[in-house]
Amino acid sequence: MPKLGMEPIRKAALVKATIVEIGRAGSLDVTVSQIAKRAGMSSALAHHYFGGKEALFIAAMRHVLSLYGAEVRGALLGAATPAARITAILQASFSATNFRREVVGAWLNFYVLAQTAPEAKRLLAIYQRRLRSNLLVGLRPLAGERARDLADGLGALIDGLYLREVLKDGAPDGAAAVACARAYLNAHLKECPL
Amino acid sequence: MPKLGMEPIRKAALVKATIVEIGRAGSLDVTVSQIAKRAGMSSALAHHYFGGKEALFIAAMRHVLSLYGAEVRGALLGAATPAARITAILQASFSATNFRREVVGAWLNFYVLAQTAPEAKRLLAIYQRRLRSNLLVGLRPLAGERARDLADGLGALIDGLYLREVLKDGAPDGAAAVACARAYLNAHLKECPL
DNA sequence: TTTTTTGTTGATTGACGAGTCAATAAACTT
DNA sequence: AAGTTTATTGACTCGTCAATCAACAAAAAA
Repeated sequence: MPKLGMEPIRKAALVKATIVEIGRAGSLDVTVSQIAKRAGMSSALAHHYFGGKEALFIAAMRHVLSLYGAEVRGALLGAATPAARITAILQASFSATNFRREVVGAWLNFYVLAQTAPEAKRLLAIYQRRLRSNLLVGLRPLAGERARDLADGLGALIDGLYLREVLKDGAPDGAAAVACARAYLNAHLKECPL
Repeated sequence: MPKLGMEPIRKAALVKATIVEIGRAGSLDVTVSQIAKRAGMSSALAHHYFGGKEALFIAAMRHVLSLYGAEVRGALLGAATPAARITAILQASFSATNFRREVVGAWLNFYVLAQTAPEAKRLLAIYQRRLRSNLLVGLRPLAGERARDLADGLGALIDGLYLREVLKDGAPDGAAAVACARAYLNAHLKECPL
C-alpha cells in the first residue's frame, strides 16, 4: 500500500541506518541489505533511492557533518564574547554526541574514504574551513595577526585530541580535551587568557 | 623447486605487499589474492603462513610501527640536548617516509581497525605510550612539572597535524607541521624556547 | 632408502553480496 | 477508464573471495 511522498522519509531512514550500521561494524564493511533491513525496507529500495553503496556513504557523512554544524551553531548562539565563542566551539566539538559509537565510526571511516573519494575529501575540506573560520572570528580580537596560525594549530589539536579520546581505553572524556585545548590557547594568549 | 628457510622471506614479502596494497586501495578492502600476487606467490601460501587476512593486517601494522620506531630512535641518536630530542622526534614524525601513500593508508586504516580489533588497539596504545615517553625525556628538563600535560597535548597535536597534512589537497608539508608543533612548545616554554 | 618435514599451488567449495528486473499495487492525471 | 507516475519487493544474475584440500616437489632425518 504505497503512500506517495515517501522518498525523503525513506532516504532519511536509510541515512540513519547507514550511520548506525557503520558504527556497529566499525568500518564501511556493511552490506546494503543490512542497512536496508535496519531501515525497514528491501535492499532493492535502497538501490532505487541512492543508486549504490557509495552514494549512501556520502549522504551519511553529509548528515554527520550537518549535525555537527548545527551543534556548533547552537552553541555559538549564546556566546557573547570572543572567548565565549572559542569555548562554545570546543564544547560542541567534544560533546557527548560526537563520542557516540556511530559518530566515531563515521568520522574514522570518513578519513579513510577521504583518501580516495573526491567527494569525501571535498566534504572534509568544507568541515575544516568552517571550523577554521569559526575559530578565527573568536581569535582575531584576542590574537590579532597571530589568529590565523593559532586557528590552524587549534584545529589540528582538536582533531588530534578527538582521535585520542576516541581510541583510548575507557570512556572518552570531553572535558579533559577541552581543558587541553584551552591550555594551548592560554599559553599563546598570556595577556588575556580565556 | 622449494628451498628451505623460506618462511621468514615469504612472511616479509607478504607484509610488504599488504602495506602496498592497502596504500593502493586506500582501505582494508584488499583481497588475499592481490596481496599474494604482489608478493609473488599463490594465495594459498599466504593463508598457509598467516592463517587469515586479519593476521596479515596486524602484522603489517606492527611493521609500520616498527619502521616508525626505528626512525625515531635513529633521529634521537644525534640529539644531545633536550631541545634537540624534541626536534628529532618531530622531524621523524613528519618525515617523508610517513607521508608515503602506503604509510598513510596503513595509519588511517589502523585507526579504523583499532575500534574493533583489540590487538590493533593494543598496538596503537604502545605507539602512543612510546611517543609520550620519548617526549617526556626531552620535556622534563625544560618544563618540569608541566612536562606531563605538555607531552599529552603535543602528542595529540602531532596526530592532528599529521591527519591534516595527509588529507589536505596537494603535497604534504612536513616542515610546516614541525613549525606548528614547535610554536606550541615555544608558547609554553617562553623562558627557554627551542 | 624410506620417512618426515617444509614449501608450494591449482582447483574447488561454499558463502555472500551488489546491482538488475519484472511484476505488483496504490495513487494521481487526463 | 485508461494511462502515468511513484512505491515496493522477491527472485535472480553475475561476480568475488576467503578458506580448504589434495597433491606434488625437494630437502632433511632416520
